Amino acid sequence: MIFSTKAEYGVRVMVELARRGGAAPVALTEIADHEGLPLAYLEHLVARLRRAGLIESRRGAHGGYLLAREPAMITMAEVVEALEGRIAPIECFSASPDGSLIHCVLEGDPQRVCTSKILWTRVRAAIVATLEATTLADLIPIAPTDLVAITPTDLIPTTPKKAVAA
Amino acid sequence: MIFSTKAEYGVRVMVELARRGGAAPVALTEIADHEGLPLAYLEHLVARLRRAGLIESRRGAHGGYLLAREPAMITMAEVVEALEGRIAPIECFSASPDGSLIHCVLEGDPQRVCTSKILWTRVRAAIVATLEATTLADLIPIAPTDLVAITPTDLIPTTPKKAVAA
DNA sequence: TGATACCCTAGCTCTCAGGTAGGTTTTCAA
DNA sequence: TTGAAAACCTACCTGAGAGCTAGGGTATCA
Repeated sequence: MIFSTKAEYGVRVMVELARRGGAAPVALTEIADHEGLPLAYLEHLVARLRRAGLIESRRGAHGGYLLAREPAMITMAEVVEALEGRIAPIECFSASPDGSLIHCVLEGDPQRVCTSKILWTRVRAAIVATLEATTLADLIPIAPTDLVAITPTDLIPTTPKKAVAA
Repeated sequence: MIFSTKAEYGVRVMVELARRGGAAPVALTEIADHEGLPLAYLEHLVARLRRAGLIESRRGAHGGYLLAREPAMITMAEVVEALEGRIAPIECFSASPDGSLIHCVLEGDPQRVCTSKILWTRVRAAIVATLEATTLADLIPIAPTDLVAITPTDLIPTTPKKAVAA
């Protein structure tokens, strides 16, 4: 699989928080029950989201979690990266300290670069573009009960909506 | 990481076969030496590529492997799928027997569909589109020794060349 | 002051990526 | 005919890490 359950579960938590509107904090136990996911495991994922500044917490009784921003201001690139770490299609891709440069060097010989670099760079760019073009707001208009009835065309756009505009 | 070394190594093997022109079969030992990869492991990957009809083999002395088609007729989607299996961004995505439909059902309750389905469908579409838009021929014009000098713009296109045209 | 819920660290277990090992079969060339 | 070269096949090993669990500590409310 391409992404682990960290991304899968974490996105579902974010979607749930967005669906609740953000008025009052939502306890993680509620989300865990609703989604059928293990609470103790979700706590780890939620910690990552909080450290990334995507959600805020209220401790104590009647506490819980809230989105730190409006759903439209949260890209899925931020969410997935907070959960999974830096997005890299294969092992040898890494970021330079400033986070911008991608390099790929064969062991022992900095002069040799692996031949398939162009492919993986393109794949990474496509994934990141899609994740950046999709915000949390894009995932909440459809209520869970309606999802059964969505058509394949809703689900499989040739290009993401915002990517077309850009 | 998004793809395992199976995809990484396998693509490098395919690029090497393409670079050799396809006149005579290339022994796997040669490629393993050239790329610095373990021969015994490559044999497993090459078996997948052969079963997928992407390469052909010549047994016996002076044997080796050849591309089954011209590089321009081999998409990286075929290569990666032969090596990694069906491309799915997360666990719950799977293909129906005809290969076309993607569905995602929560355990025990076929009526509930996970809320983040739209996101993963878009991500998958972006990856597949990129892999389909890139052929083996796109990866070979640049000789390995020239790769050191390629510019960031060569490597990080906003969109793949063929995706723009389509 | 007790209940609630976030927060933190440690550790467990099972799978699987990544690789090794050891053979068999086919083909070529001398 | 025979040995070398190389594909082909099956089985196995091993370390790392995904996916959890456990057990506490700490803040906040009624």
